[in-house]
Amino acid sequence: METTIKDIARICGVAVSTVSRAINNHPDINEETKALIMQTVKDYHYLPNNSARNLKRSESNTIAVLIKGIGNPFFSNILKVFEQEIQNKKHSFLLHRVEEHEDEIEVALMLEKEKRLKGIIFLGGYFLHTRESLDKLKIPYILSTGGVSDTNETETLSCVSVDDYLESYKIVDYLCKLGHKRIATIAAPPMDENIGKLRLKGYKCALKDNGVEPDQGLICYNVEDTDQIFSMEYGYAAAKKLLESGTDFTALFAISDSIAIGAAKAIFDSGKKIPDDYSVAGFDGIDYAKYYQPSITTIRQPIEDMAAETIHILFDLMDGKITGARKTFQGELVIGQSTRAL
Amino acid sequence: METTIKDIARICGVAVSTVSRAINNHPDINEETKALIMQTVKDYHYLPNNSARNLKRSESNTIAVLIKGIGNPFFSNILKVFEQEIQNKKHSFLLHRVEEHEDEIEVALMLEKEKRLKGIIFLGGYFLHTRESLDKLKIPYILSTGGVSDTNETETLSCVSVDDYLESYKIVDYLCKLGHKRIATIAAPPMDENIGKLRLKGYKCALKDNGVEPDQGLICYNVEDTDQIFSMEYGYAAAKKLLESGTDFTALFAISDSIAIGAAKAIFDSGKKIPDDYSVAGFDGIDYAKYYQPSITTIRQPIEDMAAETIHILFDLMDGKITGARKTFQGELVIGQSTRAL
DNA sequence: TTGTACGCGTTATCAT
DNA sequence: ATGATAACGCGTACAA
Repeated sequence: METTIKDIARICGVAVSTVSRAINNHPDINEETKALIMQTVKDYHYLPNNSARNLKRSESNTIAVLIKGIGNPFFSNILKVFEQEIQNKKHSFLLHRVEEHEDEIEVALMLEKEKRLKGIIFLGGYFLHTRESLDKLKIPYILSTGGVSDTNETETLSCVSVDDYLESYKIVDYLCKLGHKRIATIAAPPMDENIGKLRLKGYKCALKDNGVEPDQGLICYNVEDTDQIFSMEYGYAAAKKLLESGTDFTALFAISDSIAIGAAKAIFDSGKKIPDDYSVAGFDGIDYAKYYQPSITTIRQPIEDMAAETIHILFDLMDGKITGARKTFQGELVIGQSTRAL
Repeated sequence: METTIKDIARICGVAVSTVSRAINNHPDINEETKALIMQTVKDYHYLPNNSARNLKRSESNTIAVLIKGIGNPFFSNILKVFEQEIQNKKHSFLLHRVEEHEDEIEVALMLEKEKRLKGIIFLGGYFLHTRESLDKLKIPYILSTGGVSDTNETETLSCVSVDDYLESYKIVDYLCKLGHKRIATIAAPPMDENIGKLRLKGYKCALKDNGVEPDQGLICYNVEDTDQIFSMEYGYAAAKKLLESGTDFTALFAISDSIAIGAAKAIFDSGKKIPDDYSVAGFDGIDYAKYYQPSITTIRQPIEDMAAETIHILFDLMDGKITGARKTFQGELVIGQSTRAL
């Protein structure tokens, strides 16, 4: 049998309410009795039952992270920070994977009811939801590192991210300035209405602004295996197809580092060199891009800062200090060895 | 206000106990009333309150994963499987990071009490605990992919892993058979009494069996930044030091793929080539090793199978079907482009 | 300052 | 087959 609040009360010769007051830092309690109680709590290794607390409070102190694409290594560092920060704030951290085809709002609603969540963080996914759908969520939530498309430009939607369009523009513009005209891209499938779309838009605009008309033949994507977007496998397959098509190009912009690495491998396997034959650029700034040979030119997202800010905003939301916040971080163009001037 | 079991009872004109029976698949209940209730449950989107359930049952259906070294990409795929399997079995998944310096058993005991866990999975860490310490844990637990050192050869300790010693031996033996005599290794710091030690032992034995006496000067490790073992950074720093020391070697065995990739980058940065100047081998079989240029020769751990088996055993433990199980998987020597015959 | 008593939502026991 | 009710551990309004 586990120690309960009653045991502590009995041992100390006080009422349960007094023990409750002690462990919850209530003001009106005698310092001496409180000290006695706390000592007893320590001695007996007493820990309040979380379920009972949650039941009584009719809300838990659990924060759930709903993640689409858990395999993405870009997320693992983010999760690390989330977990750390949430733990620091004495809250519980619940990780829940959302299937690619599932509706994250539906899943969130389920969890909210079932677990009496205090807050939700959405990670990954497309997040195209109507205001009506979003309003069903009664608890604070925030969208982390998910590009928000124009369709849900609602003011109360909180999110933290880089400007996917702008950063994408930045790196493609860099490729253009290096003298590249035939720049291919490995993009997300057309059904992607979110990050993939924004990064593709940045690519197109950068080309236009540099006097190059986007060529549909240079925009690559796979239609199969769409649950593995942002993977090396995806990049490998797309690049291989591109190379075999014989299409002429001198540079390649992949919408993620993992895709870039997969594409690079395909290029090597075809007997070509980087950056001699093709320049390759990615997006995200994961460690593997830095240690790749050659290191991959990319846009580094300040994920630690972004994750910390996400938590910060979420707690402000939960504390009722704010009703919504949107924070955009600046990405950093990291020039690696995978790109060269023509 | 959320819908409760009372609401459903009132709406259906039955008692709460009947509703409870319906939603918990109890046998003695009329099919018609059950159908009516289940329909109402659906209509009102009713979900039982988890806290109340856990309180009543005095145990939750939560399985916690305690992980040391959450940044390790090798773990992210494992977590994915864990999360998936646990979700399939209608249980909750709680991820808890353990600091490098923390005692995982202490943390587990805390969580067990606080969350009334049903089971625990330990991932990473060294896991050198006495029987006495382990016996404090009253709930089923299992050690996943953690090499178990000789010190806790207790029969009831469940674990799933590859034989770190044997697999390590296997790949170093392969290097020897390629004709390498001067084989360096990037190992864990000496305080590591677990996986790092076992893999080092395999390295030494393989050398001896091939007529090569292990040379202390070829065993590299860092003493700073020990919370970043198994990282590319760790490998880069160690390899750099080795190269700058001028020590002669022709092959390098890193005890993880990430370390190998970091080391490879250091070799490239020093102007040398792989495998022309140095052969490089890793351990784990992560995707990044496969897509690296050159692809890294490694030991692939069948992590999906291992993770699935971990869950399987854990559920058997929880169901009382078994009292302990140890399963060792076979690793696969994956020959990449990073090694060559002398 | 401290104690008493109720209720949070659920499951299980005992009647009926 | 169904209903009434106690109990799970805790927090709190109210009383003392």
